[in-house]
Amino acid sequence: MSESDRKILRRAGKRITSQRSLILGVIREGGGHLDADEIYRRARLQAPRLSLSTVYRTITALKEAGAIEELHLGEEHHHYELRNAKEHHHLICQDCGKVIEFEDPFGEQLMRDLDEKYDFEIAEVHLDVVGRCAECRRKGTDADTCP
Amino acid sequence: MSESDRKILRRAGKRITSQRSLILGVIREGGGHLDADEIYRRARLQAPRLSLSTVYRTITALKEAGAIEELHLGEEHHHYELRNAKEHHHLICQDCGKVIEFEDPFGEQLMRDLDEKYDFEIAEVHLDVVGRCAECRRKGTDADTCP
DNA sequence: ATTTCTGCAAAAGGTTTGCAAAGCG
DNA sequence: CGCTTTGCAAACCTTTTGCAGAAAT
Repeated sequence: MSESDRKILRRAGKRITSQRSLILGVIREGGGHLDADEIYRRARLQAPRLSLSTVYRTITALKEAGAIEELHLGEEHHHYELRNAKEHHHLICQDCGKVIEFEDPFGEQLMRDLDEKYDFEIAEVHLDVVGRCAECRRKGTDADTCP
Repeated sequence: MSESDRKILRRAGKRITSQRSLILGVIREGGGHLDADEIYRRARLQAPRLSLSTVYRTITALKEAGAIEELHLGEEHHHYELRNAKEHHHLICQDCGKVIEFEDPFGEQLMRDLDEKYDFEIAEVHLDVVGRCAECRRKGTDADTCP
């Protein structure tokens, strides 16, 4: 766990434990697209006695500390990603499940528009685009014809 | 249940039942921001013997038929809205929970951009903006100062 | 030493499923 | 009539919680 990670936890009044280091590391390695159970499974390779409730409690702690962010990408479980890189959004392939990140091309413009039109103060923008990635597009065109 | 509603179900090979009419009606009246349990509660006012599993199964059927869409607005449960009006997105007030719909100002442009850059074929765009609505903005400025 | 955190097991949601009876086409 | 759908209850899965012991500050 890096020094900056430590600071984040400490600032939030959380203690630094081996489990938290481990879990944060797994989330970092996971590229941001793991759900709780997958985090659990990977972390347990290094700490077999780790419990799933600790994973959940750690996720909560990390969210509170502002270290990670909870995503609601697909239809199912929640996924978690490190919250530090610049704001970005997600392209989700509906065939293979791959997630591509892209930066927001319209953020500024959008904020101005919405503020002007609705007098709405923007805190977060979640832009998720579902479709077919280049690869799957090439592979199967059948998805188009069979609803 | 309107004739077009019937068509939607029939085209998907689903039968028309009183429960489905009722539930679709509730979802329509609900303005699109009810979760399964709230749909259940409202529908039961008119059909007390209705079961919750029927609500879930009907939601599944309606989704398959393309009549409704599942939203993942807040952090919690799923919400359902009729899927017919033109594509729109959501402004969600983090203070009062109000949901404002707005139309997509950048859809065309975005699709062109993403296609060009990632060779990604877009099916759906989910744009959810979280922030503070005009009303709450006026009421409390405290939310800014107390993290 | 004090307070927080962990592991375990049990509980608590929300959602799904098996089955016999009822209902649609 | 044949096949789908319903209601009920039980099962399922993910997430949360209570508690005693372990670990961090």
